[in-house]
Amino acid sequence: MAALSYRSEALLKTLIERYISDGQPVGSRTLAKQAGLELSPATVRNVMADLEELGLISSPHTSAGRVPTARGYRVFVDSLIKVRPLNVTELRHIEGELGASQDPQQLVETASALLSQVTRLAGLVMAPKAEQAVFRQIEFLTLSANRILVILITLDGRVHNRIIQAERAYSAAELVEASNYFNRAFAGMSLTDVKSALLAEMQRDSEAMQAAVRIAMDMARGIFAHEPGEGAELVVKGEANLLNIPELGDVHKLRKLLDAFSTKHDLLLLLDQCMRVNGVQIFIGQESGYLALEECSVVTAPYRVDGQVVGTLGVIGPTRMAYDQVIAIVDVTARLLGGALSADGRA
Amino acid sequence: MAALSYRSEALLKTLIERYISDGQPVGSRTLAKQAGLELSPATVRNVMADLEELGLISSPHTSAGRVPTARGYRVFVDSLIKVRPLNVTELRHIEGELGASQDPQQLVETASALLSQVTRLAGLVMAPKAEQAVFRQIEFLTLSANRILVILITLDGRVHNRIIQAERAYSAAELVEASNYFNRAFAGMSLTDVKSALLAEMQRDSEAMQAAVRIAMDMARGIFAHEPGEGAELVVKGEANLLNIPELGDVHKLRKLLDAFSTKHDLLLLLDQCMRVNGVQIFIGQESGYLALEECSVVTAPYRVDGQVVGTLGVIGPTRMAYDQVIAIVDVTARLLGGALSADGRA
DNA sequence: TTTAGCACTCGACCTCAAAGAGTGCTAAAT
DNA sequence: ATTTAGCACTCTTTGAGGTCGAGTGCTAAA
Repeated sequence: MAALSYRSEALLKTLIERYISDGQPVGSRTLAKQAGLELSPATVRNVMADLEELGLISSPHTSAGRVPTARGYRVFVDSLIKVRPLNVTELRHIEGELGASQDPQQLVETASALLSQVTRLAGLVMAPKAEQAVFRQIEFLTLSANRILVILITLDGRVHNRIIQAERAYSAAELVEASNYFNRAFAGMSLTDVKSALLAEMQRDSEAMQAAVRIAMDMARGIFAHEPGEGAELVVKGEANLLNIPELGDVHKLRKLLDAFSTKHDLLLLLDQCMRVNGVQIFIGQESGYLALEECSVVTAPYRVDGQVVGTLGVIGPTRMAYDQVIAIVDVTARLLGGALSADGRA
Repeated sequence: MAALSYRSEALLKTLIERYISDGQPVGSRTLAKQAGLELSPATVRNVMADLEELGLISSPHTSAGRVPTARGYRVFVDSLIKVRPLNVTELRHIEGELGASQDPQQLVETASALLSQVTRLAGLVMAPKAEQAVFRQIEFLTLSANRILVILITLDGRVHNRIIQAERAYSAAELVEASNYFNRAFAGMSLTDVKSALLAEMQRDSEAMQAAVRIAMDMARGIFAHEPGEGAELVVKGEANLLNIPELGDVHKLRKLLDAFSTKHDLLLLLDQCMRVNGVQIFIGQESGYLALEECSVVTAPYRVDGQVVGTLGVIGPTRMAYDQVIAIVDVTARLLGGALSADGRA
């Protein structure tokens, strides 16, 4: 796209800012006054016509002003926006809340609640992926003849548990032996590595295997029989904030959105993509590729524990949102959550 | 209240049924036809006037028909309604879903999802109260110097974990000893009993206590430092269903309702009350005593594990709901969830 | 006690006109 | 070559006025 003249940019910027702040289509008269350039409405109208031709703004009908299009917002966030750093009170607030707990599960919840609270949008946090967590300890407990409760503890202090249906009944002694084997062989490995180590083990001649190992293999089948993506967990908070936004007044769209929240599948996919990208990322309108998010924007950032990206968080709201603030909030929250999780497990 | 004549009852019943099924105020003409009594609209009008005087129905404005009031619904569900048993397909469906898992946490989620799915309202399940669960085993794990991960497993196969801040650092050996003490002393007791046993223990001369016991006491302080009511966990599903109901078209009310869902506090209180009552219970409109539930009704039923009431479940929806079906669904789901949870932990 | 008849009320819906906002185009001004 | 004033035009919003239909309450007759 050809570079915009300084004037076009300035006008586009003010138009979008104005529209974000009061939600009304912006007319040439208003814009001329607001922009601070000494221009007449007529001149502004010419520029607006150009911007419309470029697909950056559009007009709901003849006698309304102009509103930004998705492409307009794109240009805005890419090159026009000036991110506004959080004020100290807010920062303190977030720090305080995230410092209050040390339970990683709790922290993830808190972070999501914070995001929704501070931005007044819906908060999303994808919990650290289980596969990346480091194996620490495993326990097997017999619930009934063939049903065994497996408790897997990872280094970050998270506890994962599931019930598996065993092929045959195991004695308590057998289970102790099996868990000993696990704990000895895999401590300190990431779960992904544990998985592949187990797989490799199974390839070998099973005749030669010790009983304990064989039982462990049996268990493993049950434990790691996750569907892909199921290892991730999504925490959504503040859905109710989306009720306020008039763009979604259309009940049908809102419904689709809330359904997406309860399914979580699509959102997880989206957040998962963001893990591979560095820093804050923004999806405007259809850019996310999911229909349910049509009128929405998603602002995300990955968060790191000990330098390693382990998850993503963000917010979701109407395309018309205060990007300058939201970007800062998401960014800061990602850092602080990462920090809080890193502090865990150490002194 | 004076007993209603047969005719009044019949007309009230038909009026409410009609209103529930199509949501429009019901006029005398329609009602006369529908009721099956050979009455003229004029007669029906007289009866309606009486019912209005009794506060059972009311008219939105002069030239609309009548709609039931909360009191009207009350009479309806108390003495007029004929509960309609589920059809076989639905029953099979619920049985199937609740039979598929054995994980109690999972079962609670499923039950809530089922309730919302089948009734097309919002489903609520209050998970079995932790205090009533039976102690089975406890494990202590050092996360860092003073931070200890406590994993508490109850007989029903649920895993509760929390991180506590210890007063001083404990060695691994000390922790093993402490957990041994716990497991030996408390296996098979309900958590409430464990709590009071611990309290009693603390009363005694602490000089005489063994080191292990003293440490265990220390732990206990952290573990059982729940606020009352926090032991309970509420699972809400299908909030999105509430978007469809025109009575809540008023965005403001809907907002309050969704906020109540995320706070969960009031709802827990309400469900908690229901544990003490036998069978299905219905709160219509303001009867629940919570403002946020103004235009809503809540239908609940406690569920039992081994004859013991351990939790409550139900649905929440507009006062205008198909009570005859909803009651049956809630009732059945409570039984089946109880059954599924009871089957757990045994052969 | 029930019913037919009737006047009356009130919301839903339509149309019409006026007002207001904002545009695009043209022609003059810089 | 830009910029601007002027103006005709378009389209939404608002409110007034009017009709229609649904449903009521009352009265008087059955």
